[in-house]
Amino acid sequence: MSVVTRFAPSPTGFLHIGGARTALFNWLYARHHGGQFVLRIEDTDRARHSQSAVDAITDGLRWLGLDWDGEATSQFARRDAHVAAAERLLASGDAYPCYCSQDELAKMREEARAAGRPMRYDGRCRDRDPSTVPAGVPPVTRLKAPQSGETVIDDAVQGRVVVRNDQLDDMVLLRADRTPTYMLAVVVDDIDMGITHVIRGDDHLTNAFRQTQLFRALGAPPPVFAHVPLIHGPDGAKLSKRHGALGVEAYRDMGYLPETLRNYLLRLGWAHGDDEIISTDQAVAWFDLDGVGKAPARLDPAKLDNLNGHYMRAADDVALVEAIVPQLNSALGRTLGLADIDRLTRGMDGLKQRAKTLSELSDNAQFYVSSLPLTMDPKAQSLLTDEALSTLSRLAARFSTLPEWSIAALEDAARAVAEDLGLKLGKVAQPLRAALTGATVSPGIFEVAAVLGRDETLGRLADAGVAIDDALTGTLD
RNA sequence: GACCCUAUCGUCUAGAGGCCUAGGACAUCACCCUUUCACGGUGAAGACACGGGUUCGACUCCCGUUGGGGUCGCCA
Repeated sequence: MSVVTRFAPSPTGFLHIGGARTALFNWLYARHHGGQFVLRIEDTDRARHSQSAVDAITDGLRWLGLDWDGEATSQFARRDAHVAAAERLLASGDAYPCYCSQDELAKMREEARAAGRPMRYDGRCRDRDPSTVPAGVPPVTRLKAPQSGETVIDDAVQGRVVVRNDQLDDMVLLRADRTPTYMLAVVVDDIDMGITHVIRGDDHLTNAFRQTQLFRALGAPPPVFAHVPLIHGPDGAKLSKRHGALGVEAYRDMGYLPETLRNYLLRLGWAHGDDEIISTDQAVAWFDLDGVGKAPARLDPAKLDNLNGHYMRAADDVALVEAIVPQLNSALGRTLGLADIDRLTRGMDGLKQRAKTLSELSDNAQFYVSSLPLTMDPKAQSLLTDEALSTLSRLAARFSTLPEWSIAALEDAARAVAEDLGLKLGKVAQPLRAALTGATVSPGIFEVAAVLGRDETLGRLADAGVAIDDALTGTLD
């Protein structure tokens, strides 16, 4: 039997990080088995439904690179099938109308709690005497669930989980207004869509028991369930907006790469021996359900950063430049030109070694395309003493006559100046860095100068207050 | 409250009864590399929650305690 998995988010907000992991696991499982991965929007609650939320979810999935098979299904659009299923159960006597009011139900729960019993509907309308049916009250439809025995789930992650049927109550299938509930819709859709494996958050484990009963009542074998533990925040508490319950687009905006998220989310609760860096191809080849851990995992921003650094270093230079251009444009208030792009591209290798996120990369890259005068970091400014400026003046003289403008030649020139003056190389290199970048930290400074080119390098030195011999600068090539 | 799940370094995890002197990764610290910062390299510190069993032998199996989580809607 071919595997069919599904991701079934309710469109209430964005694709949060936990949902993204659930989607990833479903996607990986389907791809691993050469099966189908479908997307179903659980929008039975029309009041909460919004198209922008649906878009946020599909955009998030696309950005993550999780492609689904076929068109996304709207659960709301399938309501007729849900109602028909409920009616079949009504007709066969597997479901019944319930006239209990909300007040009655609340009272029932209160009493059950007080008595130390599970807070569940007691089934009082099951065999209600028709003469006691209140007039004018539209009933809900409830499943006539088994009252004795037990329901068993052989969960692919949690193992065999058993619950006594007297702990479960008769769930509502159709609301008083005849609209289907989530429970009904999910089961009917999973049957009709041929879902073989339901991989979802741990919070649905107890739902799985009642859904199993519904599958049976509907005469369909339940799918394989796999309930994966929820993700917690760094403090061990439930994920909140404060730390990680952000949409994946927030991670994108913070400058994380989709491959980073895929790798990180995969390793959160799943392992393949000692492997840490796992490509998506490897993940598809290796992924399995019994490798999924059973305990909730905490999000670790430091590890995410580290992984992102790895994927940035491995990323293509041109792609990275493209990724940071919009940020740079808005930071600079102008549109970068071809010369800027060229400079960034040549400087990217040194730049990408030093950043954890695209945002950081953009910040660090800015000096390459800044116009003069450079914004000086106070620490950089303090490096440009009179003595340093005169050192740089000697260096500039050598730079202007350098027959070859290469990293090695530039470094040789700096070393020669340092030697002439009896200085350590750092005494030459650091002021040079300050003058060229406006900062005390940057990629290798000779690499920077090489990328900048002779004119720009000398221009920046002059702008920083370095005396340049006019006769020499006049002979620049 | 009832029911269910869960428990290895700070964090993510490896570990399927002897391979464990409990391994890796991130983070931390030290040293090396070095013009800065990173990267990289070497090394250090750091965990089987607790208590009972089972067994010749438990991180691994069972029970309990404690801690963490989840669910108990005419929400999804």
